[in-house]
Amino acid sequence: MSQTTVSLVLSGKAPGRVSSATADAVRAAARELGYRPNAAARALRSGTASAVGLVVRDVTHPFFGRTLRGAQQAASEAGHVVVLIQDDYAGGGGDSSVQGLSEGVIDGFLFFAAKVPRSLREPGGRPVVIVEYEQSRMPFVRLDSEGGTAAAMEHLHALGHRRIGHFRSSAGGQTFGRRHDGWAAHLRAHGEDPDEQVTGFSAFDATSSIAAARELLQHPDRPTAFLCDDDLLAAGMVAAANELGIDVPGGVAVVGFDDLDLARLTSPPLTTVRFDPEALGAAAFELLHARLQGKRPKNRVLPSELVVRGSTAG
Amino acid sequence: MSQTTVSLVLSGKAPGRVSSATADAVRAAARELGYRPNAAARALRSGTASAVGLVVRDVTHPFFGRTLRGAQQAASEAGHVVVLIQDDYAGGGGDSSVQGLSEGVIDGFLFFAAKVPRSLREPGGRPVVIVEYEQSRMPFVRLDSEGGTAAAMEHLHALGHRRIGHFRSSAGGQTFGRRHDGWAAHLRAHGEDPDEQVTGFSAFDATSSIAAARELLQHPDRPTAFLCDDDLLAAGMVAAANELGIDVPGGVAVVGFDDLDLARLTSPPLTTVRFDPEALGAAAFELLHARLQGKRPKNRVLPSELVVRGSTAG
DNA sequence: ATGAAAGCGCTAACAA
DNA sequence: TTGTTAGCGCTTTCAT
Repeated sequence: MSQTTVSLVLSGKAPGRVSSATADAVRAAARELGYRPNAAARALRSGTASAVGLVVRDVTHPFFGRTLRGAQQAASEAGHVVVLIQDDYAGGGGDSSVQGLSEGVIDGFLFFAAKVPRSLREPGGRPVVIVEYEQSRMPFVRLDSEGGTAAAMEHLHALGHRRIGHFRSSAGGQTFGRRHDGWAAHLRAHGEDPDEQVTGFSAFDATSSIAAARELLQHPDRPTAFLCDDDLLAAGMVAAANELGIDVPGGVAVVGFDDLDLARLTSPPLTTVRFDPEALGAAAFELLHARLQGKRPKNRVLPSELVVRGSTAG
Repeated sequence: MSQTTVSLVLSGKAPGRVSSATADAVRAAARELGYRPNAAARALRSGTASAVGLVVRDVTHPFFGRTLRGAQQAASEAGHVVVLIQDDYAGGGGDSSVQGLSEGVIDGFLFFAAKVPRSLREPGGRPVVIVEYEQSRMPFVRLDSEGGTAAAMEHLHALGHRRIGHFRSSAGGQTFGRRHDGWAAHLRAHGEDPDEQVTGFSAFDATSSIAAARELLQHPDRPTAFLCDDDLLAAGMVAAANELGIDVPGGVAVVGFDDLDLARLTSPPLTTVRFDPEALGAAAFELLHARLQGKRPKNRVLPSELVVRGSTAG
């Protein structure tokens, strides 16, 4: 029995080229001998490894876990594997894991809210899809932050809130820029000056967000409501308010983003702009997958949905 | 200039075998031409890919994200790459991604609270390290749940609590078994019958945990305190108590596990048994790394620390 | 100190 | 329908 025949059978290219009798024999023998094809050899020969790299800044943000799950699921359905890459290349600059991997074992990259290094943008670089970030001429998948922000602001407006603060992510990034722009636009549209509102920044962890929120809540011109860039920040604000004896939503109304599990665990639970992180991850993989097949898929913007709970609705 | 020389230089085996003048020339040329070694070819030839697979059940649990970060960091420092594998082999049974990968591109596996499939336990299978799970004759890294549980129970006892309920994870697993055993042992040691205590189960999500906690809190024989298998469950219980108007810790005291960020965001914040997930992930990788080098590293049990906050100490 | 040559396990073009 | 052959890009003897 020749190598060719075996290869044909085991890579599913048998029909029409190998008799079904031999095909069965091959499969039986393979099972019996515990044969496993060598992926490195296959990758070397065929130039494709069925693996995508996922480059990420913060693995620990709850939103990311769900995006990862979506991407991983879509990839595994397509017979691909996800390689996790820590976004440390930004620091070093030179020889990075991203570069080291780009030949041979990784077919393409998903960048999660991270900048794409120049080496991958040059001709000959592997295909890339960016998640939650836009860069000129790079395909992307992102969330509809504009729509979500508008819905949140209108909700607060309808409840009578006019002076609305913004509790911002210190992480930066386009997503948060969009939220800030939407917030400012809404205020301007209703005759308020965004520059006169109370705003503050925090990182995505409990200690920072509670501390920052405490300051915002003790501001002499405390607004009646806060738009928070994220549920983690919103939860910090609710915790700080409870601690300070400020009623939520009576004393201050709070809106977050993402509808993390956390949003239902605060007291009161959070009104929040929900996205579908699994869909985001899956869409990202699908775009990359299409590109790997030489297609030119369209960029995607995934919708948002406002979920109203106790932190605004009382 | 020959292939050999280039290979020697670029894999750092030049000293003593290649003149430093040629070595420099090689490096300069490589940089100029944008040369990247092909990882697949290297893996094929040398039989090692500098990649480890991380098999996991639930990517979205907050504790996992931090463990992942620890493992990923340790791996990347050792020049290895982490491939994420969804634990779906359990369902199918037969041809799984774990098996498919085990030849060629993956040198070894980290199993995170997941069972190791038989194919990897056979002779010839790749090295494996299990995290938070023990299986006969397999190397492991786990947390000191016994010590943590004992500390939590003694803390509650010192505060005067005698009837203590257990809010359990429905996920199963040895870790949670150990917590239950420790809980029961403490009660027996103080003359209480564990079987007469109030206990309940929940999955690790807000909706389930709040619903389950609500039932536990409305039990006619409600205990004065609950040991919760996890901060997510503890947070659910605090949320349910707030909703039902039961004071925490006056009406019911609550202890969790893991010291997630969440623990500081509930009102009141949670008393909890803290572990170091980054250290867990890093230790797991280090064990695997040692095994890949033919060593026989010792299994490790990582310590716990009780963090007292408002949910008990009020 | 450098180079020539073999071969890792696979796939694909070509022949039979 | 099956087999023969070449070669992917690297590392590693072995010669020079």
